[in-house]
Amino acid sequence: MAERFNPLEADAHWQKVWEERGTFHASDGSGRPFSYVLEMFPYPSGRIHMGHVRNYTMGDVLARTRRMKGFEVLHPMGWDAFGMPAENAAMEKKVHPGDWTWSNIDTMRAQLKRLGFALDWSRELATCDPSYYGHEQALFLDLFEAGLVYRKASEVNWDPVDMTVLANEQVIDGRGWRSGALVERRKLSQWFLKITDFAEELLDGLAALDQWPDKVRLMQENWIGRSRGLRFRFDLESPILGFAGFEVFTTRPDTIFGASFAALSPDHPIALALAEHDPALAAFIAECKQGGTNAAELETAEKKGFDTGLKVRHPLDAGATLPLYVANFVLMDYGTGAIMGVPGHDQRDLDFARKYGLTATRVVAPSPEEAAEPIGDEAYTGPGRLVNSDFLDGLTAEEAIRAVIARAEAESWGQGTIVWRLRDWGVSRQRYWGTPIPIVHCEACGAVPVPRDRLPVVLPEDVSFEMPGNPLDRHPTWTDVDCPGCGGPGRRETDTLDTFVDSSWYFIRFASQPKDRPFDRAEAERWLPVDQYIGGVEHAILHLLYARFWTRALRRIGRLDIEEPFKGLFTQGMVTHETYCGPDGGWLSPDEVERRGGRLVTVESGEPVETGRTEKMSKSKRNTVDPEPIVDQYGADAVRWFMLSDSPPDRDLEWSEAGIQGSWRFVQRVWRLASEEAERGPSSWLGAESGSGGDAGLTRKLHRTIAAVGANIESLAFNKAVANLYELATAIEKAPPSPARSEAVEAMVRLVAPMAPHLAEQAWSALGKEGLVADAAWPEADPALLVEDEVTIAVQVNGKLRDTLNAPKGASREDLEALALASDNVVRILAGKPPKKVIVVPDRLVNLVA
RNA sequence: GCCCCCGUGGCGGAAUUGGUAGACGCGCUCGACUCAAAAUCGAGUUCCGCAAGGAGUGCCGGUUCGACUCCGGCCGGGGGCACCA
Repeated sequence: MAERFNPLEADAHWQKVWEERGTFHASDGSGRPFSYVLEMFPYPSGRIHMGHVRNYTMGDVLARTRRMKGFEVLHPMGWDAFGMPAENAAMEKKVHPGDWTWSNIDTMRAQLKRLGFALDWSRELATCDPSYYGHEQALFLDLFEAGLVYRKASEVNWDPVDMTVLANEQVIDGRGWRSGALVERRKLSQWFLKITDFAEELLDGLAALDQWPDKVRLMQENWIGRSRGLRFRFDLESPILGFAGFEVFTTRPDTIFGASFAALSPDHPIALALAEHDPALAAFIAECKQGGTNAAELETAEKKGFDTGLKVRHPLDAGATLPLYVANFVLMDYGTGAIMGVPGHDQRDLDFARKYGLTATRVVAPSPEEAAEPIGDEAYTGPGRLVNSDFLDGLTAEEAIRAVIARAEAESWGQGTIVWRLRDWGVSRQRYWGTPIPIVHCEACGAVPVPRDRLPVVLPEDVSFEMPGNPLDRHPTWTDVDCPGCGGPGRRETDTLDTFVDSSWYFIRFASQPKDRPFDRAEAERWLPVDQYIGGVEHAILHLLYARFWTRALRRIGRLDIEEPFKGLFTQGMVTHETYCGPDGGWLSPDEVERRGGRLVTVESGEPVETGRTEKMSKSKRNTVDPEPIVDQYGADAVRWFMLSDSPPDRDLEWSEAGIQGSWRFVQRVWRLASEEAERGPSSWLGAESGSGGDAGLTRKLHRTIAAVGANIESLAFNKAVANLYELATAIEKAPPSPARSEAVEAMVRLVAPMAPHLAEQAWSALGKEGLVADAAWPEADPALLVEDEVTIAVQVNGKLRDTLNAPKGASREDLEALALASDNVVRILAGKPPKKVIVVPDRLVNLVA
């Protein structure tokens, strides 16, 4: 009787073998085709969680499968190691952020190794290591010298709790993405990367990313936000304070004859200038700045305006003038910070007009009958033809847009333009634990790059976190340096880079890591782009957009000829778990709860527990399950198998004890098949069967499984590949010993190897196979065996299934029709009447229309 | 408010181009082995019905010989954006 599979021994043994042999080291010179498989690298927060296990298992299955299929696979791992949790730990636990981070990395590295991932650890990197961020500083200077970096005093999102600036992307509903504190607006000098220079190519490039989820492409498209329209000039009736007029932007130039006012943003230069001479306006502007920026307040925020008393000239209606307001709903950082108000066809403008008694003229009508219909409580934004609009009357809205733009350009008071929603990327962070920006400020020379030979600019070790704010700001021995330009007194930039910069190029460094420069161009270009990138959908916009930008920026400055960093992208779902609410109303963790007599109770007191929603595992809901003890109990393979089973990989996976036990059973089942086969040996079937394989049915099943598993893994449908393997296992178990059965067991071990690699190695070795299954070739499906020679034909009457029958594959329509008509059920239902019509789909079905 | 996605057994989910709905797993039921349990193995498991048969992929309608699949309209759930002119 075969022994059970012992994962603890097998895991440790095979992990050691792989490591000693360097099995998963990627080599540049093998001559095999390259494949780069990458999962988003983790932030070293302390311990690996189930989400990591799921993410890295998926990548691992793909990497291992591709290796077996003959690819040279690059599958690296590293650490996104800068960031605020390290500083928070420093403040709370009085440890240095570096010590905290490196010790977390050690823990998590060991946990990842325990799962047996086929990673090339020789390329491991951590972004907090000067040997990484020094090269990042060099790349930053490259971009700086190419004019893609600039500094400007700008109003920023200031997080008063974390005492730092946040990117627009890091402000969620008006609150800091990390602290949750209400964000304030402050003016600071900030470093920016010119991502807007790339808006068009980043948008257009999405079309070619056909191996990305549509959802992510759409999200990026909306984020970049291209709007076509007309930018045109309103002249003031009489110039004031040196201003003769201003520009506005509209996507609806067709409605220009419906304009009944113009409005400036409270931050508009004209508004600010006027306010200096008008205390009432100044007060209004101050009031506008007060309002909260969170979603709920904006939703209900009243449209408010201040009438400047000034008038602007309508560019197409000689003699007509419009009142000029300052309005709270006009944004300074979109378009030109000024608008034309068309109440008839824009809801905000209509709300505003109703409040201030401005006219709302209809200039677009869905039908001629509705041309005279007045505008009610709702602005009309649908399609139609122009009315009340002079030379535009009768044109469709589309035609009118073109006509107005053409006229504006001909008369040079405006021009057709594209406006983007995307803003430049503010990368300054007033934090210690990040990449220092390699700039020295000098009274005489301004902002001077640190010379390349003095990189990296290393973070000082001796810092204190006793006070809030940036410790670098109060570290004179670090900040006070000579200006690299003139030698005079200088001061280091104390801002550090947004950690999204660190993750914008790590995939390049993985592919090529020379000591003296960020990467070797030729080597990096051999591996890139990443063939398959896998990670959470929460990075659908920020990280992925920044990495795309960074790659294109490197291309523009001639450093790397890669357009897109990630050819294939997959966003995996979360790992969820039930939540438990205890008798005192607090959340309970899964190990504080047990089932007694069909009821959930607390382990401690036996009091009843309520089951809450199934949600993403999180510390706050206390519904996390630590992978480590599970791996110790069931072994790496059962955990990996469970991560792949049942749920489609892009959907959420609910962790359950029953699920992991099911996986454990399958691991044992495969082991039983393999070890029994090994014990029996080839002699067992000799003479039992004659003929080549001895079991044609099983051989067919095997080859269909080989094809299906391969295809399903390639398309990342792991749950389907798992189902294929269950079916194969059942088929093998039911088959009597034969050469075909032996062959099927051996092939199944190889098919299982990417998912349950330790089990597969153990089985491979037990079967007496040479070498490692990790190095074995992926089984090949024989195309001849994929086609059935007999098929099941469905027999329908009026589209309802009435019978099934077997027929040879490729049977003629006439034969199938005759077979169907001979069916007892059909004879009974037709009751002697011939069918009116017969539809035959060869090899599939016969439908008789009675 | 705008944009997008998804609704299939008790549960997770399968189902080329429209062609036998419910593969596979979990759970459950019955049985075998066992003094017993665990483990394992076998049979069954969409619903109604003893059965014959009927119904069935969120709801209503349409196209079709035939619809989970295509079209229109609702209802429900989830995600993204946030006064973007």
